[in-house]
Amino acid sequence: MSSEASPEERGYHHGDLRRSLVAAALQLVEEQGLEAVSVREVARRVGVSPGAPFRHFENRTALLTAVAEEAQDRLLQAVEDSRRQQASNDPLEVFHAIGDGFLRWAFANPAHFLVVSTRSVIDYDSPGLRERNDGLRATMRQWMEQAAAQGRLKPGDIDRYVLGLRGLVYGLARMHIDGQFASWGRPPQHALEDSLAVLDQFMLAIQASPGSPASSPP
Amino acid sequence: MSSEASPEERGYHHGDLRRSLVAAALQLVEEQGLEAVSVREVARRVGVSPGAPFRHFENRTALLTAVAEEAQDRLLQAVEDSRRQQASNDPLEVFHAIGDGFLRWAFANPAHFLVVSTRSVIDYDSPGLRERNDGLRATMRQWMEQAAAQGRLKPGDIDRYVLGLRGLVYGLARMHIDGQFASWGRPPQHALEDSLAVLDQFMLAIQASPGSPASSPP
DNA sequence: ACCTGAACACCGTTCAAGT
DNA sequence: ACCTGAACACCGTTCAAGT
Repeated sequence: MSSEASPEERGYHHGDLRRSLVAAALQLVEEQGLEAVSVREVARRVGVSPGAPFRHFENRTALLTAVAEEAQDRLLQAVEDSRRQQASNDPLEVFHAIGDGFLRWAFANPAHFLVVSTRSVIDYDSPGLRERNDGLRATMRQWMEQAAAQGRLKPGDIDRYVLGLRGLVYGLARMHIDGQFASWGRPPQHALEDSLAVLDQFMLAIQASPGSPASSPP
Repeated sequence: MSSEASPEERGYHHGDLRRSLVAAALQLVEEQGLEAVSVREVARRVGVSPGAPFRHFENRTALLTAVAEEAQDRLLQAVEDSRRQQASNDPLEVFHAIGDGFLRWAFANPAHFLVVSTRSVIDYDSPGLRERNDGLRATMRQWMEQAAAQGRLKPGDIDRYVLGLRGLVYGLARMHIDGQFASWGRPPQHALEDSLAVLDQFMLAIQASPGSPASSPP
């Protein structure tokens, strides 16, 4: 089966315009950035009339939300891969691998990261996005709890550590796509490297120094 | 002098259309959000023709950049005020006050924070914005250096602590305006409170535990 | 059941012409 | 010197009409 042609020589259009639209939008984001994604341009790329997409998406936001769900899946996949590659079972090292994967993906796919992290353009309340987010959050909390149970953390609220590290990697990634590394002394090419080092240092900072009281001694 | 009328009964328009446009845009952002700011709508509010703003701003981006500079001034003012209110000279407490002021302003002025932190809509390379940013960064580094000099920090790179804390507050503020606190267990009304607590906990985490080796012992 | 194509009310931006 | 107002090429979205 050719991936282009379809039933009936494509009478009107092939079977799955919806999927084609999302794919085209995803590619357009990647090639030209978020601003370049107009419903009309996506329709043009797929070869349908300007009104056709509205048979599948209520509005531009709904289309971009579908794009964001796809991008979010890729992000989660990258995080998952990074976690898997971390051979150790040390909860803090696993947690670190998650942050590491997040940063690397965000820096490697700035346009897609922009889509998943920009309200105003997507519907954050979509159940799809919500679920995906909740999953990652639960995973992070789990490993952090385990670290605490092993007495590895400085005293402090676990949720605050999780939220803080989430905010940290999110903030570094956003600073990058928002072009805010330029004024940060080091050249932007080192932004990923710097961000990884920052994550590292903060993961170290929250750990109990040997011999000091920990969050939850065994 | 009335603040509305002007020279010659306002022949075409008053003396400073440029300033009026920025003021109107700033208010529009506040009232209706960033998406609502179109050049035409701003012109309408000020009572001039659609083309008039282009005599003062090259394009929409230039107008929004001027808005961002104004908003950034307010942010820096808030940070400055917060720092001043911190009576103590303890460098870490001063640094904390800076982060605190940043968070409070961002949460109280989400639309304005969005403008100063959204590339794609403003020109980040504008000298105005760059200078303002550099100033804050230099201040933060200074206080952190002082903390290190007093042996108050855990061993680690100073710039990484500064960048990390910047990324942290930036990330928390962005998570808020991006609507990402909703899925975080606690209700969004507590987002500021939670963020302040997180900052607090991380400021504690980077401090040398008494009796442990510090970054730069006295 | 799904798509077309014209239509409407918006944009950003340009530029002659007015004062 | 500064603004108007018409114009152009775009949008998002709707909806009758086509197949």
